[in-house]
Amino acid sequence: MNYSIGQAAKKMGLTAHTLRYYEKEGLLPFVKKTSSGLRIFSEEDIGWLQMIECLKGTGMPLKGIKQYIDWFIEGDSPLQKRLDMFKQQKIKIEEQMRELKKHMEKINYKIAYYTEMVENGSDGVFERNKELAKERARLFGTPERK
Amino acid sequence: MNYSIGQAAKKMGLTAHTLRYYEKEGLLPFVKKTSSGLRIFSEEDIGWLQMIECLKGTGMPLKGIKQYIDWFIEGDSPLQKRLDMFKQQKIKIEEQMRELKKHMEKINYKIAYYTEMVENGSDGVFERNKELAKERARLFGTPERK
DNA sequence: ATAAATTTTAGAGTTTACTCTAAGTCAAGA
DNA sequence: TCTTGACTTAGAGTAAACTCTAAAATTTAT
Repeated sequence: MNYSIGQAAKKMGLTAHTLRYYEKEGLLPFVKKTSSGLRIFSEEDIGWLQMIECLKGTGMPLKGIKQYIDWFIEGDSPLQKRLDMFKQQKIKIEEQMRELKKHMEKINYKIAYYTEMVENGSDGVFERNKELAKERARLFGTPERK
Repeated sequence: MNYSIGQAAKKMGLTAHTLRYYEKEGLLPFVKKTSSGLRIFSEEDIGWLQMIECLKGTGMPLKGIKQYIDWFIEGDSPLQKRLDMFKQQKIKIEEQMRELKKHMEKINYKIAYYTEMVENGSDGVFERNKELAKERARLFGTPERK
């Protein structure tokens, strides 16, 4: 199945502008055109876009994604490079997951803290809730009150 | 313990430029200055910076972080707002984690695919590895070969 | 006391990833 | 055929988050 730029954009949740921009940046080297110049997005092109979204979603900048695509175009020889890139990316995602978990802990502490505050008034939270105080110490290292 | 801007920057893994920029954007309203104008970062300011880094790390733009800080400055009344913001942020983090996991699956597939390719040559991977083919179908929906 | 390092300010410049405009071309329905 | 909507291009504009510059002041080390 083929798509016009508008249809492809809708399918991917992007704008047509963005797709043209990606093409200009060399991220969509396989998109064909009609004799009159209209872009035709094939199912395969949609696959590329999904890959792009995946790498983008893990924080890879467009230049890095282009690198991957360029390696792909170069043919079979830099196979190892592509594999290495994905392995690298995997490590980055694992790092991100650890980061997110750490952040989540802090957010959870804040939620517990503010919930306590909203329920019991804003004073003496740490006097009344030793658990929260301990959690705070663990997360932030220093106590909030002298 | 107090820190100069350079020490604070080093401690946080940011540049002094960035700290001044944050201050200009209203993200560091509690940083004091000496009579001659040098900034003094207190332990509490470091705590704010850690909070900023935490929210930044979960994708909140600086303006959103400023909003939180402004609510804080306003005093106790918008307590519920702050709580709601953290709950919102928690939902966002959970979303991000799901996204990351989905991306991770795709990356893992690519790693399996390229590993197979590097080990066995680049042809007929799907003929030889039905498991990989099934995984691909699950992740991407469409087969790579007609 | 003096040299070197750090900090100050205002403001300009950069990068990334879009986002939009204008003027024109193309395609599909009434 | 006419009109409406989608598409084309080159290029300008935008927003976020830095990042850097320059000249002056301050602090620290010798």
